[in-house]
Formats: sequence, C-alpha cells, structure tokens
Amino acid sequence: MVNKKDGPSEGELEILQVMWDLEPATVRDIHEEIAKKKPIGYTTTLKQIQRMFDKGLVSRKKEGKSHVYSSNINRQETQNDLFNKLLNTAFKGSAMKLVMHAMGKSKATPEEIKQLRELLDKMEGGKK
Amino acid sequence: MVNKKDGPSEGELEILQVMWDLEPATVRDIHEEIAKKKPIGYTTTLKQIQRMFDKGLVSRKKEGKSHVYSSNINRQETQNDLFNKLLNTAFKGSAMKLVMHAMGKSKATPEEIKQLRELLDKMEGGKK
DNA sequence: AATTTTTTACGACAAAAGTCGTATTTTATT
DNA sequence: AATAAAATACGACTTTTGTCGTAAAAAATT
Repeated sequence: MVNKKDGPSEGELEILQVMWDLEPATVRDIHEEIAKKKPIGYTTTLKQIQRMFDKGLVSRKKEGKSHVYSSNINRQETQNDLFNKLLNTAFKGSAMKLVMHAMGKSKATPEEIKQLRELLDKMEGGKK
Repeated sequence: MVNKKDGPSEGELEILQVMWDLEPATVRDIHEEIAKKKPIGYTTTLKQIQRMFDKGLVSRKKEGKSHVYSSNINRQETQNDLFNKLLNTAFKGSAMKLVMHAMGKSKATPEEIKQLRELLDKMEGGKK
C-alpha cells in the first residue's frame, strides 16, 4: 500500500479545474470564471486559493499588482485518481463495466468508433 | 436545470456501498464489513448510519433485537451521478475520452472485447 | 432474578470546508 | 498629494464530517 492521499476537496477541485485551463492565473481570473456558474463572493475564492497556497497545492508569484497562481499538482494525475476512485467504488474495479456504462451514454462519432475498433484490435493482438 | 443534489459524503458512500450489497442489514453487519478494510469503532459506524437515517438517506425497521436498515437511494442512480460528475469535471463531458482512458487500464478478456465489438456494431448500425 | 452482552441513543470534540466582512496595503486616477 | 480602486491579509462563523465515549435500554445467559 503506497498511497492514501486525500486529494483536493470539492471546492478545491473546482478551482483547480479552472486554474489548469488558465494557468498562470490571478485570483480575479479564476473568480470570474467560477462566478459564471454560481454566485460567490470574491473574497471567498481568494480565501480558498490562499488556503490552497498554505497547503502547498498551488504556487504563486507576485506579478505586477497581483499574485499569479499555478497549480502544483498534476492535472492528469489528479484526474486519474478521480477515475480510479470511481472505478473502485461504483464499478467495483471493473474498467470494462465502466467502459460499457460510458459507451451507453456516448454519442460516438464514426471517427471515434473507428478509433475504438483499432484500439480493440491492438489489445487483442497484444495478448498472446 | 432540474437537479443540484449534493450527494452522499465519502463516508456515507462507503456505507451505502456495503448496504446495497447486504440490504436489509443491521449496523453490525455493515460495521463488520467496513471494519475489514480499516480500523473503526462500532459506534462510529452506528452514528454515521443514524445520521443517514435522520437525513432520510436510509430507512429502518425494528426487527427482533435490532434495527435493520435499507437505503432509500438507488444504487444505479447514485453511481450514475458519480459517473457524470467525473465525466463533466475530469473529462469535460466527453464520454469517449473517458472510454479511452478506461480501456487503457483495462485488461479486457477476449469475451469482453467481443462484447465491445458488438456494441460498436450496434451503435454504428443505429446511426443512419 | 442477577449478570453479562448487545444495541441504541446522545452528546462532545476536532478538523475540514465553505462563506464573508473588515481592515490593510498597493496601485491607479484625478 | 488626495482620493478612489484593486488586491491581499485576517479573522470569524457555520456546517458538515468523522470519531468516540458514556449512559441507558433491551435481550440473552447463567
């Protein structure tokens, strides 16, 4: 057992998602974006980000008048953690079950279907 | 926009997962199961379940000496909510992206691969 | 009936999260 | 330089979670 990280909270995730897209970004940048989706005070976002800074989740640098933040944790990795969590709880570890579920609600384009077929071929070929 | 439910917490989820399998179950049943994975006091599990009862997440019924609980929320639906959350955050709504990701870490059996192929055929056929 | 074991009910406490208000400090504008 | 605007720093408060301990109620044993 190597890893029992708690991972970012719901709200932190929300900020990270935005930050990953805008990085490096000011509190204002991030706040604006989040405020589009829900009513929230500027200082609330600020505080949240400051706490993330204290925890080491993000870094910052004074740039001109304000701080510019960047995340310290990897997007891919974080998303993968989330993926695994879902996989292990809701789908009891069966990636295929998850795949089937996802396919069910996907309007795959012909292009994507082709891609998938290729992937399947590759998987089959790779197994000896 | 119809639905903005918060959904169960981490710990509640853990209990629900077990409950869905054992339903109807006593606190003891559930606790035993959870205690297999991590050290935790009986009263902790009890309290958690009681709170879930107060919130209306689960129902109960006195059966003999103890209470027997059942979940009030649907397993499928809850899992789907979790799936959607992941889909919309980590994968920005692209089910196919999620599928690809899942395939990547799946050791699909030949049987499953066949199933998938069929599913793909069906999807392709259905589109005109 | 007395004692032990199980269950439940409560109440407490600490830590984490989410939200703001207010006061300062900086930077821009008049 | 004064005044206004923008950002930051702080502190406070409320909920929610997670964990228990202890006491009371019920049921089972002796």
